[in-house]
Amino acid sequence: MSDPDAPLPTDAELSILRVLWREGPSTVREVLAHIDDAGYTTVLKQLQIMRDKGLVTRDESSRAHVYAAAVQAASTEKRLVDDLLDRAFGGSARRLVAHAIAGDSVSDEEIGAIRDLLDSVQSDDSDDGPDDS
Amino acid sequence: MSDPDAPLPTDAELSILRVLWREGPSTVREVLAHIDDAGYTTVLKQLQIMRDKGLVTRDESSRAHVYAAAVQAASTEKRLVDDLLDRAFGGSARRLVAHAIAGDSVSDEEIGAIRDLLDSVQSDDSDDGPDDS
DNA sequence: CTTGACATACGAAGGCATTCGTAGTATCAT
DNA sequence: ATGATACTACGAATGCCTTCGTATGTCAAG
Repeated sequence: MSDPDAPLPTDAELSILRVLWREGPSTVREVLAHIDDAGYTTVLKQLQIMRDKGLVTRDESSRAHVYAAAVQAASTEKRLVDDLLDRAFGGSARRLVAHAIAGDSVSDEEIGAIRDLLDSVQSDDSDDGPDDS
Repeated sequence: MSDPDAPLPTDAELSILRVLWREGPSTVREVLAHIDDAGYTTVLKQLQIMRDKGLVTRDESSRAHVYAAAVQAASTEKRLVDDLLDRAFGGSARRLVAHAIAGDSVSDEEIGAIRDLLDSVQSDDSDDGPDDS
């Protein structure tokens, strides 16, 4: 249920993955349209590298190959958070969360939503978070 | 009150900064004692580079120079979290926190502490978090 | 068939992070 | 004084990330 082997995406790779997660399988040109300040062959090369790494797959049936994310957004995001958790906070989720919610840009609405998350985590673990606005 | 100019620390740099934050001003050898799998000159070189970047300062009055963090733990951690927030979550603190607390290793005690943090952020902003166990 | 548009493949360059060897220098005990 | 010890400075190698230029291939229209 996770993505065992593929490495953590780098910066540029994550930008591309986020496009694929949001837009679904896409050609190089389609990905390019959602990335700022990048040349065509740059995105192409990145996707080729990402394919080697197992981060994306591609469908070659059309002339313009169609790339799709080979790793799930949720598990990848989780690993990125865990990585930072280890590197900067010694594994203390509380200290990381403290910084995440300390920002000026966190609305009371968000705070409320996070509170709901805490409820669902602490009590039971039936299914995932309430929703995803 | 923040650390304007110094860049975000890299991986190895963060490891060293965390030692300095925890142990206070230290010599190369003292830092080395808290780092796993690193040679003496490696740590030395890192500290020299970090000095060039403005991440640490050093006191040369003793033969063994004493290095001290030049950036605050809190603001650096905040910037690291904000960086991940931007790169992976489009700025949504809720989505980041969801992953941070979803871990199996987050105790109910931690959950409670995070809930307290939410209270202090949402309602008043008199002074900082309750404590730091 | 030729041409133009568009696609992929590949190599290479530049930059940064990380590591470590070597050389030079100061300190101290004998 | 001298040799051992500990420290700093510096250069260089390695590897990864990112970018882009160039070569090559394919397809459709004239």
